[in-house]
Amino acid sequence: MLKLTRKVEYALIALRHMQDKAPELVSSTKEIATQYNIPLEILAKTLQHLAKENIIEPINGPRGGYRLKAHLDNINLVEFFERVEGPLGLSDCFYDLNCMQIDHCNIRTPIQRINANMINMFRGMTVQDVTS
Amino acid sequence: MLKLTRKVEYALIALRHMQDKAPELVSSTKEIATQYNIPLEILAKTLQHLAKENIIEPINGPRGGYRLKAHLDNINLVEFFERVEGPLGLSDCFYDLNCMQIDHCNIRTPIQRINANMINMFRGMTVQDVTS
DNA sequence: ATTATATACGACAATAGTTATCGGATATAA
DNA sequence: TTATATCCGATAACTATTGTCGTATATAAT
Repeated sequence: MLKLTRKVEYALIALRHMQDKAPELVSSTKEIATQYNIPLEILAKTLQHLAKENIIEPINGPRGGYRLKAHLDNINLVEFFERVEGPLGLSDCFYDLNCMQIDHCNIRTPIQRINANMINMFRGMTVQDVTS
Repeated sequence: MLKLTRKVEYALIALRHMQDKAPELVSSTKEIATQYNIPLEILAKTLQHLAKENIIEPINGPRGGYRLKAHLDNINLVEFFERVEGPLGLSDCFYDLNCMQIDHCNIRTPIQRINANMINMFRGMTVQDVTS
């Protein structure tokens, strides 16, 4: 409960790794996977995803890899989590109207309040806060 | 990602239900399960758990059920989540030292910082805040 | 006492979301 | 031309969550 996914963790690890280098240098999937003991294929997918989101830039071919494209201090954690994992919410009932309790639920409003608190907290931090 | 479990949701729904009644009245599992469309057996287990945690008091036999025992405004959400679901944390790496990245991880400290923020936020709310 | 209704609880099954693997394609520097 | 890298769909394995079943125990009402 209330966990980050590995995909998010791997993404953050990779971003921090890139941030630790001079901006023009590239980091390959293999390099990162090896250094941090992350399954290669999973990390590959994660980085492809970040590239599609224009957060990193892919360089094809030998000696290729990725380097940062976006400014990490412009991306707050809510935005980041949603770009990597989709909609955020303590409960699915905010975007899934199929909830069985929908007509009866007595905690919908208070859960939304807690949810708002959580979202606000994450919105107050940027990816940069995690990668530095 | 970052979801509450149904167990926690069911527990909160049940507690709010009990709170809406006069304190001496009992609520049976069946009554609550029916009213909120919750699977009976799951709710039963959840309520047994809350009873073991001394949050509610069981009344056996026909016309039995449960009623509130603890003061809900004395239980903050971190304590509640942990009593219902166990240790809380954005990542398992805080209490599981088997993490493969343990020796290499470059985001351990920042994740702990975010985690502390989240915990503090939940500690600032009580169960009562959700059930009223 | 008997019966009906309630909680108590272990063992197990199903489901869903997450995590990981496989196979093959495309791009490009050397 | 070759080696090394990204790209990407399909699918398999794993894990945690969610739900079911069977049976035991307690007790109020009759």
